[in-house]
Amino acid sequence: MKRRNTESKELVLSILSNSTKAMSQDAIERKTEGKIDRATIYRILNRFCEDGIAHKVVADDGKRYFAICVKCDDPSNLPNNHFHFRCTECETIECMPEIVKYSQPENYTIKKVNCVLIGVCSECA
Amino acid sequence: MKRRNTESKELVLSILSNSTKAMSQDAIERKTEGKIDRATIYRILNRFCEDGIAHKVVADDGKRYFAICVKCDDPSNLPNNHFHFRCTECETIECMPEIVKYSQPENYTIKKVNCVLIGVCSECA
DNA sequence: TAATAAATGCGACTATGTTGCAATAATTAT
DNA sequence: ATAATTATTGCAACATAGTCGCATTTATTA
Ligand SMILES: [Mn+2]
Ligand SMILES: [Mn+2]
Ligand SMILES: [Zn+2]
Ligand SMILES: [Zn+2]
Repeated sequence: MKRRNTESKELVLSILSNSTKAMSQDAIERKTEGKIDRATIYRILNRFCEDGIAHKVVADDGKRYFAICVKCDDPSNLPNNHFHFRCTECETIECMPEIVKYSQPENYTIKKVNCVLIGVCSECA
Repeated sequence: MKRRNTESKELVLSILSNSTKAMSQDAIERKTEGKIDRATIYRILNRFCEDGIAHKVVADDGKRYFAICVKCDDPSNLPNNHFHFRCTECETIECMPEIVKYSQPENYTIKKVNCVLIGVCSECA
């Protein structure tokens, strides 16, 4: 399945690229002013994740947030291996620079990480 | 609102207490063999969390998992301050002993932690 | 035993996310 | 340039998770 370049894909990509925060489907939909269908946005985002262009965090509100990968391809780190922060004031999610550290539990294989810290961000403080 | 002792509450509590894993509402419902209504189970679980009897983790599947608090009342730790592990083989969530460590980001207040490591557990290895 | 109000069951509802399918459009081959 | 191929889209339907209002039940207290 070779990927194609479409308007929708480019639009979602630019919205995500111009955001300093991770975004949920509905936030993206609002930005597109209804130009793209819900299901299509999800499909585009999931494709971005498959292709390693973006990554996904599930926050403690149960929603999926997507962000462009910056250092995700660093082979020394597992995918998603950095902390995320959810501000309960401005309801945004951001990627934190800090890498999640943990001791490898005996006989466990760890393939992915999904870590969110919740609180109030510096802007809302 | 003083809490009352009811059969349903005791049943959910014993199911949760006898489980070595964190449990979702639907897993608990299966254990009760339909004796308790969906909404009631959620209400009981949420009350447990309010009362500090249990704690809740949101896994990367977007579902809420509940577990009896063991060291949750340790004042040195934020609520939920330990890692959780989701095994993609047996589809279970467990509380890990390890505490999540992170450096306090400048001007951020952190109130809660929701950290899940995903992979294959020792039993499924 | 009666009064009070917490807890329950049921149904309706919201929200998030996925999928099937026919139509559209980007790519590739002719 | 045109036609063939097939990835992508829009739409509707569906699935699942979780919440809420309200009448009824039931634990607690008076
Ligand atoms: Mn991130
Ligand atoms: Mn736990
Ligand atoms: Zn904020
Ligand atoms: Zn397992």
